[in-house]
Amino acid sequence: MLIQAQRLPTEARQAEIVAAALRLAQLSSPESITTTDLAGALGLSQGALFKHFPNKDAVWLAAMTWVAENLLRTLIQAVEQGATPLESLRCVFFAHIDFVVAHPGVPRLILHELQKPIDSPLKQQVRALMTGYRQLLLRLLEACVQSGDSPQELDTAAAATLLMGLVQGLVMQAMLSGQISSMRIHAAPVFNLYLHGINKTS
Amino acid sequence: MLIQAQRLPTEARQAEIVAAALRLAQLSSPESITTTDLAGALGLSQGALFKHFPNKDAVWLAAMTWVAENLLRTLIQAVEQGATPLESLRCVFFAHIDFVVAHPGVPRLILHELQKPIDSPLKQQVRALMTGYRQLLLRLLEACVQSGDSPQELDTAAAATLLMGLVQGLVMQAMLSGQISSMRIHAAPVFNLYLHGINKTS
DNA sequence: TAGCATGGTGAGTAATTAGTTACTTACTTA
DNA sequence: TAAGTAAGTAACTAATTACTCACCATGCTA
Repeated sequence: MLIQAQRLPTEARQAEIVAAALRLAQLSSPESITTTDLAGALGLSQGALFKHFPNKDAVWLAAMTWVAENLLRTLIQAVEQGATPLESLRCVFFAHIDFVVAHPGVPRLILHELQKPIDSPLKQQVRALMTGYRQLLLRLLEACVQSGDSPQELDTAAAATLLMGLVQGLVMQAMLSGQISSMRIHAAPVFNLYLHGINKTS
Repeated sequence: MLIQAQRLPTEARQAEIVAAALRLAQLSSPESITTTDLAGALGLSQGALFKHFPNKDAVWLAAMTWVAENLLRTLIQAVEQGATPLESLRCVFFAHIDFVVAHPGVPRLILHELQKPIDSPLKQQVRALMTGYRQLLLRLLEACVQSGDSPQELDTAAAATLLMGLVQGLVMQAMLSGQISSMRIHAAPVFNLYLHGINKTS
């Protein structure tokens, strides 16, 4: 028998498992990540996982909860860093980019769950996150209109969709080129183009 | 024994299998679509699939080939329908939207394959499609600059990324709302915003 | 230091998977 | 019309999956 893995209290081990899940999600889709993969990434036996989570779904639910909390918190902090609504928008955008670069498995997890037709607790969590994000953007965009940075007739709903798509586009291009870190380089010009689109003075 | 399914020549059956695969991809991810699912959707026995494809991967490769051919052909046709480069751009965009609405499983298939780290033939095909699309957009955008519709200093690479992301954003929003058909409604205002971004005269 | 809850192991399990096989049936054509 | 082939079936197979369980080890506390 091999030496036993280091014993950790459930809470700490749960956090480790979630981190490993997100790390593995970078390379393959949640469905194809097996409990054996997960345990192996932690140097644990497969059975040990079930000491901390009742089933596999619970791992992904916990992972998504972690993402929702951390991403939204990061974005809200970013809002406060900008002096004007337009600056806040820029901060939010780059905070999102940085988050994705730091956790490349996240877009995959979100898209994967969002695409499912059944309304699992996990999908509800994803939807809640996306809706929260969208509302944050809408508030900022309305503030841009009020401050006069954006024209009165700006379609804020369309502008929010465009900004969220912008990140998706960068993710996609990063996947094409193969290196996630390239996102940060390409982000700035694309965002400037976006700004030009919603700005009052071109 | 049940009645035998109607006999079809391999080519016709292959086309049916590909169509079924793309149909099923609308509801779940390629990995989770089993050969039994696929055969069931066609009223065939599971073993019959392997009369027409050597393995499961070959089915998805054929599906992706179908997508690449049809999408690129559609987009090239769309280019020719516009009188000016800017009009062509609009035609290409809406042709893409229509294609996605007609085949909602396609974005999932593309994203799924693009995210894989290993360079399978399937992923190569996806990358070829995306690269082809991107170059088509770059040509159009450069033509917009030349015609004077867009400013000389336009970052065409960023503009291409933004347009491709635009579709992604709409797909994501459609998944949030649950109905793919809603894409067409939201597409126009988002595209107008995009045009505002790349236009010379705001 | 004895007792015990917690977290670990490794060897199970039943279900599901892609792919194979032996055999059957329908269509074509010489 | 006889023969060959293409396309079908049902029943396998080996591998993999999520999950369970009996047992073991570790460290805290009475």
